[in-house]
Amino acid sequence: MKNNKKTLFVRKSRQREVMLEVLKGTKSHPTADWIYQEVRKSLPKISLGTVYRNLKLLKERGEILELHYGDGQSRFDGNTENHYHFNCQGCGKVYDVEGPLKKDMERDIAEKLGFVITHHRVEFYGVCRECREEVSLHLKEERL
Amino acid sequence: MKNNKKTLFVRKSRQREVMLEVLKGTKSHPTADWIYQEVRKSLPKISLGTVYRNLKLLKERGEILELHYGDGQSRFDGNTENHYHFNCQGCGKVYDVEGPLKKDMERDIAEKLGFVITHHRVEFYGVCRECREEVSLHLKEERL
DNA sequence: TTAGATGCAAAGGGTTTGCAACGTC
DNA sequence: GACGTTGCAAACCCTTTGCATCTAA
Repeated sequence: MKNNKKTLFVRKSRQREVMLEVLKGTKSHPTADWIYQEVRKSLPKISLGTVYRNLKLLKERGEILELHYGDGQSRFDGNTENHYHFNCQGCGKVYDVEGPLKKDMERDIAEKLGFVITHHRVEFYGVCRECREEVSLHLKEERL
Repeated sequence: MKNNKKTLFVRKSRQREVMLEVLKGTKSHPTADWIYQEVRKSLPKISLGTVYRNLKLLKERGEILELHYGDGQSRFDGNTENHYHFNCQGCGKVYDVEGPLKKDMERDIAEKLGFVITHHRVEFYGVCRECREEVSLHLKEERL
C-alpha cells in the first residue's frame, strides 16, 4: 500500500481531455509515446511528462488500464470493460478478446486460499491470422 | 518475429548453472537483482550483466518464465509447469495458483477468431491472507 | 487567490551492450 | 584453436521529477 498522493482534488485540463479521447478512440493498446505523438496533433506543445502524469492519474481513477508485455514500455487501454487480451507473437499486436469473464475462477481460488480477489486478467499468446502466412515465410527463410 | 541471434550453440557455465539452481529453489518469483545477490553468495565475482544475459538465454530456451507487473522490474519464475499467479496488492508477493488450466478457453477463442494460441496466462489480483489485518490497520490510520 | 496542471530538462533506474579476457568443447 | 561466456563499465531508453509558470475554479 504505497501511495503518497498530495493533491486534494483534480482540475480538468485540455491535455487530459484530449488524451482520454485518443485512448477511447483506439483499440490499439498504444504506448505512452504513441499517445504523445497523437495528442500533439491537436496540442503541439504538450510534453511527454504531462502525458505520463495524466496516464498515471487516469489509471489511478480507473479510467484506463495499463498493460505490461515486457517489451520495455507500458501499453494503455482505454477500454475498461471486462475483457481479455490476445497477444500476437508475430506482429506484437494486442487484440481484445470479448466474452464472459470467468468469475467462478476467482471464487474457487479465493475460497481455497483465503485471499480476497478483486479482479483477474487473462492473456492469450499465439499467432494472429494475418501473421500466419508470414510466419511460414520466415521459417522457410531460416531454413536456408 | 524479431530475433537476431548469432550463437550456434550453448556452452555450459557455472554461472548459469547456479542461477538455475537458485531459480528452481525458490517460489518467490524474484527480480534479476535478487537473483544476482543470491548467486553472488557462491560466485562473488559474477556480474549483473551476466545475470541478465543468462536470464534471457534461459527464458528463450523455455527453462524459466519472465513476469511483468509494472513495478519497474521483471520477475522470473523457475517453475515452468502450467500454473496461474496471484498478485497481492498489499505486500507485492506473487503466489502460485495450482489447479487445472482452462485449456478450453484457448480452444473457444482460437476457433472464434481464427488465431493459433500457444498458451495463456492468468493473473489474479487482490489481498492475501497475511495482508488483510494490515490493510484494515492502514485504513484506520488514513482516517486520522 | 489558491493549489492543481504543464513544459522543459535533468535525473532515475532497470536492462542492454561493446570489448578484452577467460572458459568450454 | 574456435567460439561461446564473463566482468566491467558505459550506454540505452522509458519513466519520473523539480521547478518556474500557467490556469481552472
